[in-house]
Amino acid sequence: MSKSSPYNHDLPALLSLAFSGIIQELHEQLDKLGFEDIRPAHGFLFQRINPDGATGMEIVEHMGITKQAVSQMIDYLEKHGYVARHPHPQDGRGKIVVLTERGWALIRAREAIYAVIEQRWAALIGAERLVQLKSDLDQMIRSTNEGELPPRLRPVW
Amino acid sequence: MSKSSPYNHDLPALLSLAFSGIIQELHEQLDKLGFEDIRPAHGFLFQRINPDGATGMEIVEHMGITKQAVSQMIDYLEKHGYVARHPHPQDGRGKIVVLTERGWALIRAREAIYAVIEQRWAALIGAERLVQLKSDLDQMIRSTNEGELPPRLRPVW
DNA sequence: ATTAAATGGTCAATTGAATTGACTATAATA
DNA sequence: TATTATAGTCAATTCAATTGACCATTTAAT
Repeated sequence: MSKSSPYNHDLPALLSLAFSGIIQELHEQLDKLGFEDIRPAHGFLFQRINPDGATGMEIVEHMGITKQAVSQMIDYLEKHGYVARHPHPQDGRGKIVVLTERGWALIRAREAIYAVIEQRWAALIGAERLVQLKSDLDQMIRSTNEGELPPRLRPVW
Repeated sequence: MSKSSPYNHDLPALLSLAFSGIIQELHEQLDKLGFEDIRPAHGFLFQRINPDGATGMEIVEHMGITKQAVSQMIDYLEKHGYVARHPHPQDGRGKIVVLTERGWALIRAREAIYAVIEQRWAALIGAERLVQLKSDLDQMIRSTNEGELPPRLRPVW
């Protein structure tokens, strides 16, 4: 029995490594494309405001952090030109956070990078197995969440 | 076509959700068993010192954080009774961090909880598919890492 | 052997992304 | 109208990480 590491890689570790590996590759590529000011956590926010924008509270629900933290993150992304705050058309208290052109450029870059990664995986384990993998993960996530995909992506934990 | 969410769940999101779901369930259960003082990040440290202990620098390599951060984390875990620092038998500079009895109790609890989760997944998608899933993840991780499993678990990212 | 460089570890101060708490303005409800 | 709830921001704090400085010991070079 060959052991490639002095410690076990159980299922959680495999999931964590797979995820971290993708994120790391994503941000290496983004850095090269001039998006060095984007951190992994920002991805969760972008995922929510893409494509139609979202209010702060919608982002809060999605990310599972406080509204103050979300507000600060929006400050940062606005200052760096990725998003803009618009007044909410229906609710005078609210604002909608939308992507700027630079924000859209980031989204397109990310999608392209993800596509490359997925293609490499498909070539590696087979397109069919990749579909199966996604389906299995989907099922497993739902099973711990009353049959639904969680409405929020908890950032890491 | 039914869309269960207003936004896409791509592969990275699925991996993240699956991992986060497990970690969340793990710590809910650990809390119930009286391990409320343990945070998810500690798991990476425990994984490395189990079963034979490890030096600080070995933990550093495993976790991908600074030695100062590791030292502080060991301080915390030592203060809470999970680990102990012993002098290193060969190297007068070094120390080995080993599990205390409480540390072992935690390890056992974690393994039991993971086993339950894996069994539920096996029941859900089939034991065969679960094996395949792990094998696929293993392969994908190696493919981005020169054919090796990463020597370190980067804590989240 | 002796010196020089590298390594393992800790102490101290700082950073930075999160938190809690307090507040304003608008909306929904009684 | 008066009251309560909601969306968002400002301010201060927390806490796990960081950088920087240092000591002790081991390894390498001379």
